This record gives sequence, C-alpha cells and structure tokens, in this order.
Amino acid sequence: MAIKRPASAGRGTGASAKGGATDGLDPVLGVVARYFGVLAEPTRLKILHAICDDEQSVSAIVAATGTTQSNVSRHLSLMLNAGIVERRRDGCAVYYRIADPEFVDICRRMCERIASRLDMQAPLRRDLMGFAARH
Amino acid sequence: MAIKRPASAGRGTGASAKGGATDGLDPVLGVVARYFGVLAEPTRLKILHAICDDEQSVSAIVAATGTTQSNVSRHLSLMLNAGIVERRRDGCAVYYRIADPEFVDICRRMCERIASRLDMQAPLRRDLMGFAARH
DNA sequence: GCCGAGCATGCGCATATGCTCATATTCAAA
DNA sequence: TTTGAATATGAGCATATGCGCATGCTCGGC
Repeated sequence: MAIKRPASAGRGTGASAKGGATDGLDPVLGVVARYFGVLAEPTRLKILHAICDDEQSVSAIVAATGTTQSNVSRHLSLMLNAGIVERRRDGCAVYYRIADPEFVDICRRMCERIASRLDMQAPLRRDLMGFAARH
Repeated sequence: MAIKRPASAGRGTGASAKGGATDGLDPVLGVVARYFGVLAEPTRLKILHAICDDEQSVSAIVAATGTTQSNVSRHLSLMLNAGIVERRRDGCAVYYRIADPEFVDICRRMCERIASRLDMQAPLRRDLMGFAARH
C-alpha cells in the first residue's frame, strides 16, 4: 500500500481518461483506493480490532493477533503513515491507538452490509453481526 | 480478489490465532478484507462512479473509464460475483448497475474522511469533496 | 444459417504485496 | 557504559493481482 502522509498527494497532470468528464478524478480515486487497500488485509483489520477499544503496546498486539512482531510492526508503520493509527512511546514500549474512529466505523458498516447479504443461518453472518455490534 | 458468492464462505476450523479471544474472527476479517479489496482499485472505483447514477452498458463504461473492454469486463465480473453490481441483458448489450447503494455510500464516506485529513488548500481536497458531494 | 457487434475469458507478463529471517535501533536498568 | 528487552527495518521469496492480447461466446439482423 504505502500511503503518502496527508497534506497533498501529487496531483499529476497525466492520465485524465480518454472519454469521461475530465475533472481531477483519477488522482482522487487513486488515493481513495489506497486507503481502502489499507483496510483490505485481514491482519491489519485484526490489529485495528485489537486496538479499537484501548491503545495497546506492540507486544500486546502481537499476542492478540498471533502473528510475528516483525509483521505487526510493518503493518503498524503502514497504518501510521496512512494516518489511521497514532503512536505513543512509553519507556521502551510503543503504544498504538486508533487515530480516527471513522475508519473503524467504516469497517463496522462494511461488516453489517456483508452480513445482511448472507443467508440468515450462515454461521459467518452471526460472527459478522457480532463483530459489527462490538464496534 | 475473487469473492465467493454470498450464502456462506467456508468457515474453516483452522487458524484461530494463538493469543486472542478465539471467536470466529479470522474468517470474518478475511471476508471483510476481501470486500475492501474490491474497493481498493482505482479502475473499479471509476466503474462504480460511472454507473452510480444510472445503469450503463459495458461499452459506455469502457468509454467513461478510458480503459480496455477486456479490463472493464473483468472488473465487472469480479464485482458481480461480490454482489456489488447487478447485470441486465438487453439485446446484445449488457447493462450494469449498483446492486447496493451502501457500497457507494461507504466510498463517499471514505472520500470525505480523506478530504478532511488533507490541508484545506490541497487541490486533492477539493476534488475529494466534490466527488463525495456528487454521491 | 451466416455475419457482425457487444461482451466474456484463457494466457502470459510485470508489478505489488505480505511474510519470514536476520539485523539494526531505541530505551531503561544495573 | 554495558546489557537485555522492545520495536523497527532491510533482503529475499512466494503469491496475488491488474493489464494487454488474442480468442471464444451470445444475440440480433440479414
């Protein structure tokens, strides 16, 4: 993914789509797509899930997600760059927290929407609704 | 991406995360991630943008997006499978439309959120807000 | 039945992305 | 300062994914 820090994002003058209304749409969609891309990884969602109530240290997140510390740090850096999480240092531990609840809310809505499209008795549906309700 | 048609999604018994509360979270996050993945492509967002007002034929979408017909068809198939768009055949033309406005709304909210994080004078911000307002 | 327009799909390539291993860096305690 | 714990990062690998090309399929008109 790799999202440039918010502030600008290089509005290239190229690629304005042969046919469509040539507003500055392409760069916009590119940025939006990259943000969706950040949410398009199970591990990252798991990390967000782990820190969406309170901030957590990296090691706590590692324990919660069951993946490598290396991996967790990488995903956290990426989300930090995207401005989705924030960082706080305490001693030699580093705590991460959600930077913007809206992103969690978008996840919640996505869950609800997917759940509503599943068969009522599908087991996944229950899990999705439970997940959505918790956030 | 490739999302299984809604109805079930194979709730594997494996991989329950070493540490965390072992609810059926992993399959849930996997599914949610895949849906976000569908929205994580500029071309697909462009297609959604093209059909979010009225249904459009494939060739119209090709013209609007400025990409290959092959490419458009592929993305449309993917989104059809994900249940994000719907298909209607009229003669030898095929029309696609948004299946669930909620997905467009999620895009809109993402746009707004990203725009709000950009500097007020960043040109991208204007485009994002404009894009969000139109949906 | 034949043909052309419109759409879908198999194949191969180039790139992007996530994961793991090993190592560097940062901080606190001794 | 030295040491060890906690976190971050570089390198390499395996896979996933988007794109273009060529081809197959479907439908209406002739």
